[in-house]
Amino acid sequence: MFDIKLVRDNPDFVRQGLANKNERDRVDEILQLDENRRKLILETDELKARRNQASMQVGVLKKNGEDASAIIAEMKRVSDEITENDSKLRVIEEDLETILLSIPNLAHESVPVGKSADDNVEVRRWLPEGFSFEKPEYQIDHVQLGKKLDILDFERATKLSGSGFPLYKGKGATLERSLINFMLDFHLQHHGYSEIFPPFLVNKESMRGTGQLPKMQDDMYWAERDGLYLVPTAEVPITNIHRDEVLNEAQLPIKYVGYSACFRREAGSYGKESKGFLRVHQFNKVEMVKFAKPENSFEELEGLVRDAEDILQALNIPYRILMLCSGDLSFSAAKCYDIETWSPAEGRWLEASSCSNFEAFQARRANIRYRKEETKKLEFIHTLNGSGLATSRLMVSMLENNMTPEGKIVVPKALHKYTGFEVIG
RNA sequence: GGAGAGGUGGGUGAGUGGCUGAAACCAACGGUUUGCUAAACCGUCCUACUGUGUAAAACGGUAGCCCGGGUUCGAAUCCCGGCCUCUCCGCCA
Repeated sequence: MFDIKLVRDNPDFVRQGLANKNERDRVDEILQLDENRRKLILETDELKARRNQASMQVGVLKKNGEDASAIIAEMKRVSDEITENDSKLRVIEEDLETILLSIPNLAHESVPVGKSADDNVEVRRWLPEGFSFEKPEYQIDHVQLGKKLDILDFERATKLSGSGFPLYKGKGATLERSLINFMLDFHLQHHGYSEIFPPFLVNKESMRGTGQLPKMQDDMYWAERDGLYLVPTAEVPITNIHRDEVLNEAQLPIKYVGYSACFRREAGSYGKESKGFLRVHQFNKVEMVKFAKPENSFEELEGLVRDAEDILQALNIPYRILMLCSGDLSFSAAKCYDIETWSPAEGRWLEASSCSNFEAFQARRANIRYRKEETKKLEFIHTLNGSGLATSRLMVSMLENNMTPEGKIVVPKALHKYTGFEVIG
């Protein structure tokens, strides 16, 4: 949720920030509502104070057997006025909340200002020994590979669920499962996370808490009868674990890692990019979530990115890190690094991870606070999350980069103990 | 799905419609006492919004006893609707 105080205290800063994010400027609207709200509160609170006093008098008078009808008659009028004011106030506050819930987080000062993905900045890249961008003659894409080796069956999957729902078979299924287990174990053993296995259906409050609602409503699967949404990412259930809680400063940062299947309707995005794994409605992802103190959340973000990178290096997959520009940041993020892996067949980079710091944006929505030892005050915590990683795009790069001239797949060494085989085909 | 019980502050748990932010106890924190620890005693001990105001503070008002309505001059307390938890029964992986 956008911080009303920031708008109140620093409207021009907010205006600029919204412009940097290609966002409509609603500052004046907010200020106007805020002013009306406060005026009304002041007025109504005074009436209520009067009523409280009078009610006390009535009590005393009645106890002494005296007549209180004059006060009661007057207070009846006052109460009516209060009721009226309260309903006006409710309308104003609803309007205000609607606006504040729909305004995205502002970019952090370290984020480059830019309009679109073209303005993202490559921070670094990592390439395996002997890697070349040159596409080998024998190279075929992951869809063809999957078919030829009978490990992926996109055609039959359509029969089951429609397009965009992958079906893994045989060693392909084993490979997928191994990848998930490998990533979870890696983060647990080397990066100090604790493991979560979250529910895959969550309620509206959870979706609003992390910022998917209201904006992404149409991109989510909605089980209407039960009022539940299929999770688009484990970020939602894992972050909401601490919704409406006060955390101890001493236990921070809290670091969770968890797997979930992820469900996205991807409404209106069919097109050339939707082949095979490139855009799917269901995919698997291992997600890292951190609850951090505000003063070091940006350091925690750097660590988060490194944790994801470690996986890719262990798997020997070429990748690059992008810092997203202000205009390309997602709704809730203040700063975000995308990790993209190389696809030889596509001849381009594919987004396999997104690591973001949301600052207090989600915490305000989900009401996640901590008690600061120094001041004894409650403050909103900073939340972060990053994919570590999504298997679908990763699988594309892994299959294609490990293809031999004979059309086999060499399984990365790190996965051998999970798969029980070293070659597919 | 059926029947019943219940939802009060960090916890346990009181609360005849009026002076109840809410007894008491526990926990926590500060202090006194004290060779040390403990005990005892005293004190502090919710949050949000809002106003005056400050370097920080401080002080005042309003609201909050699961949520939302209603009755009333006045609701934790009465009424209606909903949600959730627990127990038993049924169904089922």
